[in-house]
Amino acid sequence: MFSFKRLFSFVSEMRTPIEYSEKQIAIINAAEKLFAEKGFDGASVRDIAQEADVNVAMISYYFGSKEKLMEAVFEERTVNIKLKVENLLQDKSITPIQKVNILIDDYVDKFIHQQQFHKIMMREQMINKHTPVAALIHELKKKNLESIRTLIQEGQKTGAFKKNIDIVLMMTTMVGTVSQMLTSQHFYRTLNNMEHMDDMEFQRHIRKKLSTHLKNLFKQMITNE
Amino acid sequence: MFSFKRLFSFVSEMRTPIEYSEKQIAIINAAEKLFAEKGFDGASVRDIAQEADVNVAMISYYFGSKEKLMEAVFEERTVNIKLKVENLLQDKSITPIQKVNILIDDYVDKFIHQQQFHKIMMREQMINKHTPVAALIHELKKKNLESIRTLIQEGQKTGAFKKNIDIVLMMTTMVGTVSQMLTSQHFYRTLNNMEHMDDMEFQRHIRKKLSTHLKNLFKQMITNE
DNA sequence: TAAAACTAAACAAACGTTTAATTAATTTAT
DNA sequence: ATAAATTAATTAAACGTTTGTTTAGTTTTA
Repeated sequence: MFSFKRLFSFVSEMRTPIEYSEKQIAIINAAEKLFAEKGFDGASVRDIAQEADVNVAMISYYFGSKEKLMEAVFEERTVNIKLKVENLLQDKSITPIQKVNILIDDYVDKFIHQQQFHKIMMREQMINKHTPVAALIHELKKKNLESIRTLIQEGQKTGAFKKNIDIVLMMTTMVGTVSQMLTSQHFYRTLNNMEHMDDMEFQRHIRKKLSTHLKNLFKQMITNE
Repeated sequence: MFSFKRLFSFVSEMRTPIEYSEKQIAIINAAEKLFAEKGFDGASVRDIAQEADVNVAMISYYFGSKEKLMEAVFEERTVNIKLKVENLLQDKSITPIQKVNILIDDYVDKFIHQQQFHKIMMREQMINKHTPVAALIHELKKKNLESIRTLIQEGQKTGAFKKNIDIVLMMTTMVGTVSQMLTSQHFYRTLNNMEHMDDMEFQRHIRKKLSTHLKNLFKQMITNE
């Protein structure tokens, strides 16, 4: 009576994606969906197993525990979540303000395309416990912030940007606005009489709305008029 | 074997506060704290009872169920949560932009002073179910929005404000920025080397920060330069 | 034929809620 | 005013479910 349990670690530097089987992926997808909908405690392992069309025991078998399954969801979904600032920074053909705009679009896109996972992240940040998942989020945010800081400093050197920019506060507005839109999108939809739209169309709409809105806000925050 | 159970209803027009006993208030306070910390499913009735220093059975006895206790928390905390726009609107001695600024301060204050409850509200909005609590939030948001819409329209009539203002998007940025600050205040604190500050001082700091920041953003969004 | 994948059943612990009994407070009757 | 009667408040224990996890066995794969 032996059982094979997949081992993985939370190494953030040069993390390599883990190759999961079809069933394992089905479990991770189901977990992501239900954790996003009902929260970690609200979603039972039996719920998840049923959603993934898999025996309950498979969750412990493959992931060890419910907690570890959550970590696997994070591991899987954060592999390529980093903003594409690295390449952006070296590009001399585009202006700093254009780079910032690209970054905004990149962030909004990532958010829209990973709504479920971002809901989970928002919930986990609220809990404020010292879990591996919390550490991962913290690290992720810190890295994103550093990248943006470099980008802003570049703009400041050329004189295109203001001197005193509160980058954390600025990011708070970006992340907050997009999160709030995600959280209250049903409210936004009914209020603007957009129930007739199909989901894809509506997603495109708020994507464009957020992008334009944030670009305007950022322009005001970082440039000298 | 009879038991007295307090009845209350979710009438939003002219809601009258319910007079709770000391123990009932203790339960509501404990519930608010633990629901905010761990979420509805994460906080058990035994946790809550212990925090309130009360027998577990008292929760069912006074409130009927855990679900109803949550409703009682909402009932209790939303009684005087409406923004003070009504009186503000009639005041002719202050300009529309001043009114908007007062409103921002009012909102930030309410948020800062009711952080636990706002965490609960954020969580409940994410769930997106058709519960009494969700209906209450929806109604609350709608009313706040209508008040602000009136205020904005007043400014537009005098020519002080722009014509095309997306009020919902504007509110999304206000609520989102403040919520995000609440969610990630620990992150903000460590990043700005403010761990040495005591909590009260830090609260004052982010209150001022948010206030100034939002006023700048709003000015840009609603005025003609 | 050995290892891995998979299953139904069982596990103990925790869950929200109810019960049955007791104590405390309030009302009614004398 | 005091005793009796009634109602409310409070408790420990038990209720039946559901929880996450493990076991022991079976099927599948290599």
